[in-house]
Amino acid sequence: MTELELSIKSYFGVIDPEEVSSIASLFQPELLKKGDYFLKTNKNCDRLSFVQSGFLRIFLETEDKDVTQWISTKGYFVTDLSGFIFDQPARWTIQALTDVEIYTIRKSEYEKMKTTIPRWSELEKLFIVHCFTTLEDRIFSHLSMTAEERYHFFFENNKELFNQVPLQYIASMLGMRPETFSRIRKKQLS
Amino acid sequence: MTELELSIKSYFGVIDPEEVSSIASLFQPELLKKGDYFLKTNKNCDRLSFVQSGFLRIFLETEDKDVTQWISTKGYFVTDLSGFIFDQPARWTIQALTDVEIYTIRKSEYEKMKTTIPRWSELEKLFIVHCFTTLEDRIFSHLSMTAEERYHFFFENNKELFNQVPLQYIASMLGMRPETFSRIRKKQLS
DNA sequence: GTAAATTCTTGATTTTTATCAAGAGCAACT
DNA sequence: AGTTGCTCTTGATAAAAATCAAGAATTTAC
Repeated sequence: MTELELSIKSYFGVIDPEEVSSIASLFQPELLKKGDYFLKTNKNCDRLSFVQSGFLRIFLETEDKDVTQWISTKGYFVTDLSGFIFDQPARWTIQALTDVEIYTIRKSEYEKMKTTIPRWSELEKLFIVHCFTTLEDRIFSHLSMTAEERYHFFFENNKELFNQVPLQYIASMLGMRPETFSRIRKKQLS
Repeated sequence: MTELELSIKSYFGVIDPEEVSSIASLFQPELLKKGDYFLKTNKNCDRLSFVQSGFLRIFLETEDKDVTQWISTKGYFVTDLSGFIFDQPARWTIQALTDVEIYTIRKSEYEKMKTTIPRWSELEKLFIVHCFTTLEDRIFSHLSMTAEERYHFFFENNKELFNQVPLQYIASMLGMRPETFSRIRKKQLS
């Protein structure tokens, strides 16, 4: 099984191998160079991609600062979900932080899965609810944890990220300033 | 059209009246007394309900404090989404803050919609993506706003809530302590 | 209607986090 | 290799928010 197939399997729960390869076959490989934009705010988002390698930053520029909403890593899917599903202008800008390999499915192909894969609607729902639950957890972390607690929690689960992308983006994603991030990090290292 | 039907219509987007009443007919009225639990953490959540009147608090008790995740009001649906969809133990406790009228559909009836309403899977997906987008906005508010900004933003969009439920719960839901909430409120009133 | 319980406010203080400013460390470019 | 940008760190200070404690206001229960 390819990594794409393994991820489809793990994202969508128990699912038979025929279905997995049938879904995987609809994704096409693409390469992004560091700095390339996968998507820009207000543009149309007609693709859903699986990250095979590299890092992508999902963010929004406000008057006074950039806000990093998330960093997508190997094994995750990346898209502007509401834009992709509702054909609305994208909420987020998505940019490659490193060279990136992705597997992409276009909206038109995506629509076909409904008919070619009988269980697709059900799998798709489970996928989206899973994403929903992840966001619920993130909100909870902002309601119940300090910056330092969020740092530690995130660090424990994403160690590999800390020496591969600019730390300022991780800081933003955790809801703190880079200086605060740096000070927490210093404490932790000693 | 009943309020339930209107809400189904607005939640699920454009949809024909036959479909609306067909969906609405599967919901049964229920009454909750103030203080009643709609759901408790780790229990099975087999219902999705539409709030006709009253307020429900969705929260979690941690060692040191209660964390209010959301307050459901008239016109909203309420459930523990991951518990309901995945048949997993509920993540949240949900309690009536006032007497509450709801319309409820049980999981078993809910499952039937897939077959009786052709477009159901599509509508359901749109519904869940809509919920997802709402949570994205909330995360963004924690990454980019101060407590005071979150207060004002929420106040502008939910004025009615401020004189109908204990303010400490709104404070928690916005990620601040009741004292901070009270001080911001004082500033605003003057 | 009154007592009890809960919720809200306020002040004083501490802790946490942001801001500002400067310099050090690193990486990228030619 | 040297210069130019970024990025990260550090210190000093300011602002924001939490904590603690007490009392006022409101709601609930009998």
